[in-house]
Amino acid sequence: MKNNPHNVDSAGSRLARMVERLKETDHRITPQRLAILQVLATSDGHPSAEDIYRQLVDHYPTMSPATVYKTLNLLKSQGEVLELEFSDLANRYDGRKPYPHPHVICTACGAVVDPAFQGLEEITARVVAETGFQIHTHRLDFFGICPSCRQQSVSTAKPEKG
Amino acid sequence: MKNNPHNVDSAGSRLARMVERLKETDHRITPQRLAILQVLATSDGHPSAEDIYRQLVDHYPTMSPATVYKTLNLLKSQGEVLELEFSDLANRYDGRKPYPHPHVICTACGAVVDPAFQGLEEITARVVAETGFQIHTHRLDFFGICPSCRQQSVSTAKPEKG
DNA sequence: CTGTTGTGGATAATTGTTATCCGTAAATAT
DNA sequence: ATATTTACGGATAACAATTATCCACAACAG
Repeated sequence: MKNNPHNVDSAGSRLARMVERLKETDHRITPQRLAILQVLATSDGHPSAEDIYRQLVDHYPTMSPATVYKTLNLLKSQGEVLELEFSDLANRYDGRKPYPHPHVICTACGAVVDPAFQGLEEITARVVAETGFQIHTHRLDFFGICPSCRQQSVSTAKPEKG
Repeated sequence: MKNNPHNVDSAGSRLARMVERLKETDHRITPQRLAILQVLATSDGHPSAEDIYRQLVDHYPTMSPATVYKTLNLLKSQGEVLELEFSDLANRYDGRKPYPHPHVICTACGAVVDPAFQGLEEITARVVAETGFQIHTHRLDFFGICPSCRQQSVSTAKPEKG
């Protein structure tokens, strides 16, 4: 199990792994960093940098957005967090499954969820064969409306005249 | 053929389609707009807004980046151009295949190419069944190094000592 | 011809993120 | 312990792609 990168690790093992990785590379485990790691290891909602900051600033009054960004970039460079980039809204971060996997994104409320479906390996191989690219990573996003937002739009919609 | 949205139309028919669409919706076909449409209909390299602007400013000295953005957003709202968003670099636009399709992106030179591979329909259906989302669109990107950049990095790399 | 609307272009504003700078805390050596 | 070096955190400024604002002007309607 430990050697299967495509299983979701428990929050505890993810945290331990990230801490270990920082230690190995001679980075200090400061209170601020540890707090950010904990949020990443326990969040399944793909938080933004601002989400992380707001979640921590009450308990760590000196926490700064810059520190959150710095830590996220550090983890990113070590492959310990997956960054989902968006041009029109804040990037989201996944510290629990820091490897490429599909996402389903609600364009109404911004929720990001992981479908169980895996396996773009075969498709990736086809693309490699066809284009000659050396593929390093990929990204597969589905955009739509989540069940909760769908429910709300139904209940707030104008009646259909009947 | 005309009814198959997943075929690449000729540049001419794409241009005609976009012009027709603007007319239908009571938009004027100004020289600036027509020029932008022509670039979009003939480019297969997924240009950025700045690419389009630079390509036109010599022939249309009054062309402004703002006009390019406005026209792109107008076409986007009509579903006549596909926007590929990037958070760390400029967005790219595809006016020839304005429907979701995979892209292969070179992280060295920024080239964006379309692989022949199609068909995320089955996967999309699976995601809908599992998540309950109402899926409107999707995006599938592969990131890597294109053959040309790979060649360059080989020829400029230090010899391996042997 | 006159009033109304739509458009283009210059410019300012926006926003998430990054760079810069400096005081300070931590690690190491002495 | 003390001195020295390094990394770090936090405040602030800078950045860049895109959008909003504003106004002059062209096209169109009456």
